[in-house]
Amino acid sequence: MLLSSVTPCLPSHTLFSLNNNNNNYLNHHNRLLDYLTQCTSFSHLKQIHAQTLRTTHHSHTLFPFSRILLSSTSYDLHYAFRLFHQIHKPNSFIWNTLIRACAHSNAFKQQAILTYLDMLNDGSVVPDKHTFPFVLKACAYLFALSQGKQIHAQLFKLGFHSDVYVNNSLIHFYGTCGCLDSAQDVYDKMPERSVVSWNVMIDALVQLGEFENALKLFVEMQSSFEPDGYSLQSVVNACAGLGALSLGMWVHAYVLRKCDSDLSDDVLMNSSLVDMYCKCGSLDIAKQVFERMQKRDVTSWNSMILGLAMHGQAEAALEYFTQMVDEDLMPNSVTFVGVFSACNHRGMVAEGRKYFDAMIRDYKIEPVLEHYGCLVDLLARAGFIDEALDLVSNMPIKPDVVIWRSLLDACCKKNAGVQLSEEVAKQLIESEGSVCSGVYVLLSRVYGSASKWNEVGLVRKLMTDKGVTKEPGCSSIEIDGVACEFFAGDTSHPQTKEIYQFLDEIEEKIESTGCYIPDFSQATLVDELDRGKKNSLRLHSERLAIAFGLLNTKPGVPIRVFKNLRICNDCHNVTKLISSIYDVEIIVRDRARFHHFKDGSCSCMDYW
DNA sequence: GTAGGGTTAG
Repeated sequence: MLLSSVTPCLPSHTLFSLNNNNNNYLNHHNRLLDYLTQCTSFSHLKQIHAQTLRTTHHSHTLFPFSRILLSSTSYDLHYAFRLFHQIHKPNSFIWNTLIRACAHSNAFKQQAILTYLDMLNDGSVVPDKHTFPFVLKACAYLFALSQGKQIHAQLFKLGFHSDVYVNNSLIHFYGTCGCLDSAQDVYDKMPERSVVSWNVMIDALVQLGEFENALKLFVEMQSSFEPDGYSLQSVVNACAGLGALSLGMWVHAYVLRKCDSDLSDDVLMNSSLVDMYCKCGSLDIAKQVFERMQKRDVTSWNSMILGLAMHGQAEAALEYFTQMVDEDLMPNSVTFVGVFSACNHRGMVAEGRKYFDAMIRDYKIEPVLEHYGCLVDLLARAGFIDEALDLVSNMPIKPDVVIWRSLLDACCKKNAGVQLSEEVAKQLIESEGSVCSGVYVLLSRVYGSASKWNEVGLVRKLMTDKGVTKEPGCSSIEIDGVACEFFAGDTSHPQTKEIYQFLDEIEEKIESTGCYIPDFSQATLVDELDRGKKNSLRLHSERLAIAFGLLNTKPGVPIRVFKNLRICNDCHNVTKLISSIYDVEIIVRDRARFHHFKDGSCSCMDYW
């Protein structure tokens, strides 16, 4: 078939009647480039390929086929590989092109590394400075740490360890694989850095939860480079992790001020901002940013749905889900994590089951560990512990620590009995890579609530013998843009005296309401049992942070507290009362979700 | 023709 009969936009004369005249040859090259630029479909490309085969002289094959190979990688990598194998002595550009295409494709990532190895074994070309960024990208996304390390050694031997692009890729690779030290080492030893070097290092810190160090590096960066969209987005993510609302708002303002860029319309940036505002407790601003977005993709919706779920607004989260589907956006795996999380925080068991079935049946999404995790937690915490256990034993994925801990937590909360709790605890200990205090704390609570004090003692001894210490409770609060951290029983703050005096005042007022009965059921510190119980509860870190907040905040301004652990029953009761006595809104982000305390009640409706 | 980006259970 003549090309012109299916692609009228192209001239009807023969495309590539190449001969040995050099000028002609160049003209044909340019014409081929033109056609490839206009090529809009795979079938069109195949026609150009067929035509090239018919008209190309053997001595000039490399150029046209490498260009066609380059174009074909965006359609069909199998086809690209077939073309590749027909090319005699491909040069490094062609190898790199193929490796890059594999690294960018979901299904061929492993092939990127294999192709790189083929390139080494082939022996007729040497990897160049372009090869490494591509193959390291594939290693990063495959978490192929040992292969990446070998590649690092090879590039070192070949003398590419001073190349800024190669080093940036190495930092990204090590960061993605969780090797912060190696990433830092590469970064430190770089002879020169670009803005990307700073960005990838900052992002590695953010990815690994080193938010404060990420922010420090961001500040440092500004003496050498002006931050770009990538830097700002990493900072927004760090703010989300830290709950640093003021800084997050500052970055948002900076983004809006940067008129020379399209950053304020950028889907990725706006989705991060939505996520940041949700995680910093400002759901209203998150919604505003979301509503004003010119373009939204699945991730934007996911950020909003997850944010609403985190704040306990299950109905709204499910409405957003419906709206998203109505707008013909296909939900993905993460969307359903948000949906289940929403159901979970409201105890909506029937809906959770319904959406789980719909996800598999209607949306053809295979459940992953996170989905099972949500569902197990939803069922167990709502009291369907047997059903949750059934699900765990029948699911096709090996349950992890989080799932067993959810179950043990539910056993504990629902008084599921010592025997069952012990069984779950055993599974938890077996699945745990490192020794963690959570299981012992929960077990001691199980024994405590069954008045098995000998066992409580045994658990405590076990903790001492194994050197297990409980993660200390820590709450932070931001006043005038400055974050203050409080540990349980902290006396290090300059305002300590005032804080403790104020705690006495709060306690008197709370007791005078007659509504307060101390709740020791979750006295999480085993050593709290040794101390005056009431005293230890009131020294929980969130109480100190709230007292500090009340002392230093103008009336009417909400108090925002971030806690590393889950809020205990007693602190929850007390905070409700404080919100009513002092007529203040208190927003607490604990390890799992937000609690908005106002007028004596909490947005979680006491289900958490 | 080169590098880097967002959302994932409790």
